[in-house]
Amino acid sequence: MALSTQPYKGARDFYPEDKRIQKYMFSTMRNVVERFGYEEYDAPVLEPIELYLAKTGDEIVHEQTYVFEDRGGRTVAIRPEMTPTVSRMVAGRRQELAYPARWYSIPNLWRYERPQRGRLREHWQLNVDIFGLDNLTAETEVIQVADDILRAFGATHDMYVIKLNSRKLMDHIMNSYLGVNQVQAHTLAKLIDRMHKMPAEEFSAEVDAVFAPTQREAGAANKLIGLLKTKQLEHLPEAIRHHASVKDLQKLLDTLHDMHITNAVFDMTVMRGFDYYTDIVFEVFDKHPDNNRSMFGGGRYDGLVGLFGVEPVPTVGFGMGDVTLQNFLEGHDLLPKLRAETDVYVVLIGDIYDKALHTIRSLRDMGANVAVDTTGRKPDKQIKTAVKKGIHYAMFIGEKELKDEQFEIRNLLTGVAERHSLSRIVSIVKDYRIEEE
RNA sequence: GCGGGCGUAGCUCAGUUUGGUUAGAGCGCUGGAUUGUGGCUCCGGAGGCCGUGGGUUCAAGUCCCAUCGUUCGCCCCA
Repeated sequence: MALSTQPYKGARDFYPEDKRIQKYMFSTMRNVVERFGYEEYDAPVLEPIELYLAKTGDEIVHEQTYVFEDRGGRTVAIRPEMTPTVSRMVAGRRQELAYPARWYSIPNLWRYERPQRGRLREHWQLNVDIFGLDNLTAETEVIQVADDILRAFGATHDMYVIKLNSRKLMDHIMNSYLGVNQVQAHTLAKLIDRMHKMPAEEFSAEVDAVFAPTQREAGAANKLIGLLKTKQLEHLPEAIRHHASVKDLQKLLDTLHDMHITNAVFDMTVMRGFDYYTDIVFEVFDKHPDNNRSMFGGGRYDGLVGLFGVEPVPTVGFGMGDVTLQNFLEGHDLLPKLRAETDVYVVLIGDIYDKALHTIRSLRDMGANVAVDTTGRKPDKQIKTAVKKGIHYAMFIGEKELKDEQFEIRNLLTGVAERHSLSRIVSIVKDYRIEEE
């Protein structure tokens, strides 16, 4: 039986044209986060399973993580997310770090699940975290970073919306306003998360079923459903409006709007799956009709570092996956035509490879990226190869060119050909490279 | 883990309903059209265990079962 040429289920091969897109996305991300002063870190793909058991706890560990036993009998997981790892790293050097610590990484992550649109088993995720700030400046900055990244790709504010909510607010509503117990609160949270996926009647029926008879008589379900329709913080009931979390949300929204991030809104249905969030959470939604869903999100998780037995470190961060991002960029037609890394394709005319070697060496010494066609084929075939590779310039070397040291360089997009000296050719080629950047 | 759609040339697909000679098309690839210059045109060529395994039949790309892959949705999550 022949070996399959397909990549492993839910994982992707990156052929050069695919890798070029990924490189473009990653470098755009890096440019933005580094502009905000974030430093890149990395860590092993493998972690002991305990790292995940300690926090996430539920399905993501037991059913959606790649786990195996190593030769020493240790149970090892392939990381499904970066947050536990980065928390571990911060905890490990908690005393010596310079706070606030602004860190980022673009790790490769694995989850064992059924692949579907926007969700594969393997993906890459930009992780941006700021450690050591227990005030709203952290949230403000991190959301600005997220917004700047999308805008660096050419996105405009009509293409996405940034939804904000607060875990503290939701806790307050559950405990004080609705008076439900922890189990009920958890069930309701999961329900609210799915609210937009079901008909209104079904939602209210399921909500109603969560409450005890006495709560039901008091109209708890209607109370909650009415609350969830609230779009403005000032329209919240008197009993909630003065809670500290509401003031925080309002302050954050005001600041973001002041920074021209006008597509940030309050949305009480944003819950986010992970239990480790402790305060403000946010989620960015694609507004494209074919792809109307959450792209990525994050929030404050002040408790994770403390799990390692050290003093807690307040943290705000988000993760942005490459698959959903690429869907977004493609959906809004934001992916540019990417140039090849090779600047010049040298077309050899006649059997002159040996004589041309020094000329080609000079091109490279002057900083041009040069590929040479050594197939000995006719020029027309060599040119076709250059075009197919997406190389912008073809340079011709034959007896005549070597003799008078003037080489023909052809722009393969426009078809325009000129004759120049080597150094002039290198500067033309480099100018084009800068233009593209 | 659950349910639906789809697997035929490198790609997009026709052919499957009603089993029947050597399985087709377009694009792409490749060679050529007076031996130094792409995209147009013309001529030629390569390339398919019809996803895989089993079953029914005189006969299977076509019918049945299984399996793998892929895709959409659910759970979960983002």
